[in-house]
Amino acid sequence: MQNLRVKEILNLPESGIQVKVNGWVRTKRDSKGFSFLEVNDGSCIKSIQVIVDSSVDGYAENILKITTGSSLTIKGVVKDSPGKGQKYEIHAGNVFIHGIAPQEYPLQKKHHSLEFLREIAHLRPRTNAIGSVSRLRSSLSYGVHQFFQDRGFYYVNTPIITTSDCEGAGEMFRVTTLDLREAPRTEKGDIDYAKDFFGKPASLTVSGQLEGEIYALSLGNVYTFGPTFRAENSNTPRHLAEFWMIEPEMAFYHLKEDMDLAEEFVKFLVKYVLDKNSDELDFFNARIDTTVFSRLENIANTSFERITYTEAIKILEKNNNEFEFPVSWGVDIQSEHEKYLSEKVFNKPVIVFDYPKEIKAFYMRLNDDEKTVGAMDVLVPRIGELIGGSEREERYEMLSKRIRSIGLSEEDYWWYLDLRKYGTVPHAGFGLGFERLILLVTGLQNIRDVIPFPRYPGNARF
RNA sequence: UGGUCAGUAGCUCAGUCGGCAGAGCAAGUGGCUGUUAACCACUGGGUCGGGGGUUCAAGUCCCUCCUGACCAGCCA
Repeated sequence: MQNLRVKEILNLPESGIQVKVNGWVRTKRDSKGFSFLEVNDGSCIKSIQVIVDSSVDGYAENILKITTGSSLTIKGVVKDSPGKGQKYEIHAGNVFIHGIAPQEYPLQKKHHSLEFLREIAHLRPRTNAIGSVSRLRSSLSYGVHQFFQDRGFYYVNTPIITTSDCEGAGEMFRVTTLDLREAPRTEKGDIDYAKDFFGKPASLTVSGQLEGEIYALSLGNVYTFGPTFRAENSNTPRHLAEFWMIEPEMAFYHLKEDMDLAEEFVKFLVKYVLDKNSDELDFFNARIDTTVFSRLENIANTSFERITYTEAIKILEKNNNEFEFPVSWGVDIQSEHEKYLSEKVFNKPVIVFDYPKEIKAFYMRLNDDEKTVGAMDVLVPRIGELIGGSEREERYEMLSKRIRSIGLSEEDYWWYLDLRKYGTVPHAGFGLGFERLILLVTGLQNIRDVIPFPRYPGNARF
C-alpha cells in the first residue's frame, strides 16, 4: 500500500488503488451510517474527502468523536467521487487517530481574520490562506536561486553579525554578551566594548551589500539571500524588524544593466509563480484580491517604465494639488508619490533613477552632473518600493571624499576603500525585499502575514 | 514615534436616545442513507479590553492606561 500525499492522490491518473494518507481534519459531516471527513495534509491547498462507513472498526467509539483539527492516518481505496468539486475520494478501510483536537481548538471551519491568525502563529499554517503563502514562499525561494544560478551567479553567505558600525541603512540591533547591569566601563565612563565578545561594538546586519561587493569583485556576479534586521520603530504593513532580502552584486555592471537585471528578475519570479503555483494564486485571486492575476500578467508582459528622478518630479509637480506633501526637486519621493507614479500615471512598475546625491547613500556613484547619483528604485503598484539599488562609486578619490564629507571615518571603511585601491572595476547591485515581493504576488495587505514568524516593535512571539 | 479608527460569547459581528446581554458560526446532546462553509431540533457559553469617574441606572457618556488595525515617517 502506497503512502501518498493528498497532492499525489489528486494527480493519480486513475482511481482504484489502495493508499495510506496522513493529515489533519478540516471538517467532518456525519450522516446516518457513515461520515465524511475532509482531510488536508499541507501538500497542497486542496483536501481529500474520506468516506468512513459505520462498518469500519471503532466507528461508534472513535470515528464519531473525531473533531476539526484531529490528526489521522487513513488506509483506504481511491474511488471516483460522485460528489461535486472533487475528482477522487477515499473509502476508508481503517482510520487511526493520532490525536483528537479538543473543543477549544481555535481554527473553525469558517473564515478567520488575518489579525486573529497572527495571535496563533503556531496553528495558522494549517489554514488555506497561510498554508498557501507558505507554499508560495518556498516556491519563490527556489525561483530566486534558479534565476541566479541559471545566469552564473554565485550564492554568497554574508555575515549576520557585523561590526561595520555605519552601513547607512537604519538603526541596528546591538549584539553583546556584556551584562547590561554591570557593563565594564572605560576611564571616561563609556561602556568598554573592548571587553565585549567581539572586542568592539557588534550588531545584526542591515544589509549584506558591502560584503557582497567583496565577492562580486572576486567572483564576478554574486547574490545574497538571507535575513536582514532593522531596529526602526516602524509600524506599517510594509516593514518588519527581521526580513529576508535578496541582494545581487555584479562586477562590470553599470546602472543601465543593473536596471535591466532588476526588471528581468521581477518578471522571472512573477512568471515563475504563475507557472508553478496556480492553485495558490487561484485561492488568492478568489478570496484575497480579485486583481491578482491581472496584475501579475501585466507585470510579466509589459516593459517597466524608466524615468529619471528629475522627470518624476516634473510629473509630480504638475499634480501637486493632489498631494498632502507637495514635491520639488531635491525632496525625497514619498509613498503617496510612489503610488501615484506606479498606479495613476503609468499603471505598471516604474524605475526611477538618478536621484539627488543628498538623499541617497554615500556609496552610490556620482554622476557627471555632480548633483545626482546612479541610484534606482523599482516602484510597483500597491506596494511602493520593491527594489532599491545603485551603481557603486568605484573611484577611490571620489569615494574617500564622499565618506569624509558626510562625517564618516575612512578608517572604518578601510577594506571597502581597498576594493577601489586594488584593481577597481565598475559594479552595481540592488536589494529586493522578499516579503514585499510576496505581498505583490498574493495580494495580501500586511507583511506580517507573509513571513512565518513576524518580528516588529513589541512583538517577537513564537 | 505622530495622527485616525477600533476592542461585546471560542470566532465574525449587531446592540437605536443611557433602561433585562443578542445573532450567525463553533462547542455539547439528539435526528437525518452522498454531504462538501451539510441540514433540522434542543442545550451550555459573557470581567462588554483594564482602572477610575458622572448617573437612580453605563456595553452606551467623561478621564486614563493597555492592545490591535489603518495612514505618515524610516526603508526593502
